[in-house]
Amino acid sequence: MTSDSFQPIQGMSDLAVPEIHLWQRLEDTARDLLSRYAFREVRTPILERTDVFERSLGDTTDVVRKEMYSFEDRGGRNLTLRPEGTAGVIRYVAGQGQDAQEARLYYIGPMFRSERPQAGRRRQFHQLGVEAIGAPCPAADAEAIALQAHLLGAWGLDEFRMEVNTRGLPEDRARVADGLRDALKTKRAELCEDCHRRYEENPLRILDCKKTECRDVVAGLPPVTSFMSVEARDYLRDVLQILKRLEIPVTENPRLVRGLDYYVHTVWEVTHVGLGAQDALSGGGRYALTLGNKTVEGVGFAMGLERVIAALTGQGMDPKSLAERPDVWLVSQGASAFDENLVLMQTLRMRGVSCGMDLQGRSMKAQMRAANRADSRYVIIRGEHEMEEGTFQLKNMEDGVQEELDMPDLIQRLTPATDIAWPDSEEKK
RNA sequence: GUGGGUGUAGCUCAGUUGGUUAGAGCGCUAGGUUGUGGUCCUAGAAGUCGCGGGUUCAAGUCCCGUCACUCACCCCA
Repeated sequence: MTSDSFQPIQGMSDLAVPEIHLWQRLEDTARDLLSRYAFREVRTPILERTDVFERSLGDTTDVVRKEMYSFEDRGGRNLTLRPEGTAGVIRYVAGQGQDAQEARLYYIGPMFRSERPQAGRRRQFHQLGVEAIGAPCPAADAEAIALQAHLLGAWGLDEFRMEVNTRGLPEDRARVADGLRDALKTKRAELCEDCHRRYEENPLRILDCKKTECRDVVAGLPPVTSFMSVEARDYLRDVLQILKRLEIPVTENPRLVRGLDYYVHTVWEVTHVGLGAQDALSGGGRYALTLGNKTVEGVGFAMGLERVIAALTGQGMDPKSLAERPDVWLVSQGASAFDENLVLMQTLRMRGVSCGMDLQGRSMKAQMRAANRADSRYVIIRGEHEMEEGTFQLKNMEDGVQEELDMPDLIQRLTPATDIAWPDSEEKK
C-alpha cells in the first residue's frame, strides 16, 4: 500500500535491509583504502551558511540558482543543506590556517539537491568525496585519479570509463568561450534549441550536448585546449604522463565538461555503461576556491554512492549475499529450558558468538522455521530431556546432522577462535 | 521548472464491452508430524482497488481534479 504517511518525502529514501549490507561494505572498504592513501576523515555539518555555497560553486550554476534547499533559521540566518561536499571542507580547511596547508581529507555523507528525481538522481543522495589540499602540481592530480580508480576496483566495479580533460587556468575560461563562439559562428543554425541558448550562456556546454545534430557540429571543432595557454596544456600533458607510468587507464576527452565554477586545470569523470541517463559515477578535478580573503587550492573528486550501488547490483552483485548469518539459534521446549536459553544466549554473545532465539515462547516448529529464516548455521535445542541430563542438542542446519553434547563440548564447537577464553566455571544455574 | 508512463493484499501482478460477496503466485500464521527447519499437502489472516469529486440503477473499470511513484529533458554525483 502506498500510504502517504509512511512515505519519506519526495526523492529521499530509507536505506535498509537488504541494500544496507552493500552500503556498509562499500564504506568499510573505502575507509580502509583511504587510510592506506593517508587520507583522514572529516565530518563537516550538513548545514552551512548559504554564502559558503554561493561563493564557492559560483552563483550562476544551476546547483546554486535553483537546486538548493535553503531557508532562514530563527535567528534570520540564511542556511542551506549542503548540495555537495567540497565547499564545506574548504571552509573548514581555510579556518585551520597553516596547519591545514597540506590536508588530505575525505568525507562520506548525504547531500541535498531539490531536483526532479529520476534513475540515479535523488534529492537526498550520498557522496564519498576526497580532497587533497595544497600541492598544486600534476602529481597530486594523478594521485587522486589513481586513488579513484583503485577505489572503484576495490569495490568490484567492472566496466567503468575514466575520462580526463582540462579546464585550463581561470583566465583561459573567457578565451575558450570566445574561441568556441567564434568557431561556431557560421554553424549556429545547425545547433539544437538548447544549444542556441548555450551559445550565449555557456558555449562549453554545447560540447556535451547529446543531440546528434550538435554532435556532428562539435566533431568538427578544434579541441578546447587549442584556445588555452601553454601552461594549461603542459599541465594536462604532465598529468597524463604520470598516469601512464602508474598504469592507470584513462581516456583523454577534449569535450568533457564539468559544471561547477571552481574547477581549474585537470577535470575528470567516471561513467558506467549500465546506468541509464545519469551514467556518471563520479566527477572530480582541481580547484581554486576563495573564501573570505583566503584562496584554497586542491584536487578532489566525489562519487555518487547510489550510482555506484546501482552499477554493482546491475553487475549482478546481490546485497542479500552480504548479510551476516547468526552462528546459532537457540530453540527451547518448556519454560525452564526457555529461561536457561535466555541466559545461555547472553553468555554466548558475551563470548563473541552471534546468536538469537524466539522470545515469544512459540512452538518448536515455529522456532525452527525462525532459525531457518535467519539462516543460522547451528541450532541448539533444549527440552525436558536435555534439562534433566544437562546436555544440548547441537544441530548443523546445513547437513541436518545433530549430536548431543555436554557444556564443555558445546563450547568447544561454537568458539572457533582459540583465543576466546571460556571460564571452566561456566555453570548452569 | 517541463513532458511521458504507472498507482488493486507485505511483494510481483491478473481483473473481460461498467454488472452480485475483488483474485493468483510469493511471503506471513497455524495444522498435517503434541521434540526438529529448508521439500510437500491443508487451512487461515491480510485490500478505505492512491485520495477527492462527478456520470450511472450500478464504478477497480468511464470523466475531472489531486497526490505519490517512475522514466526522460534542463542540469548534475
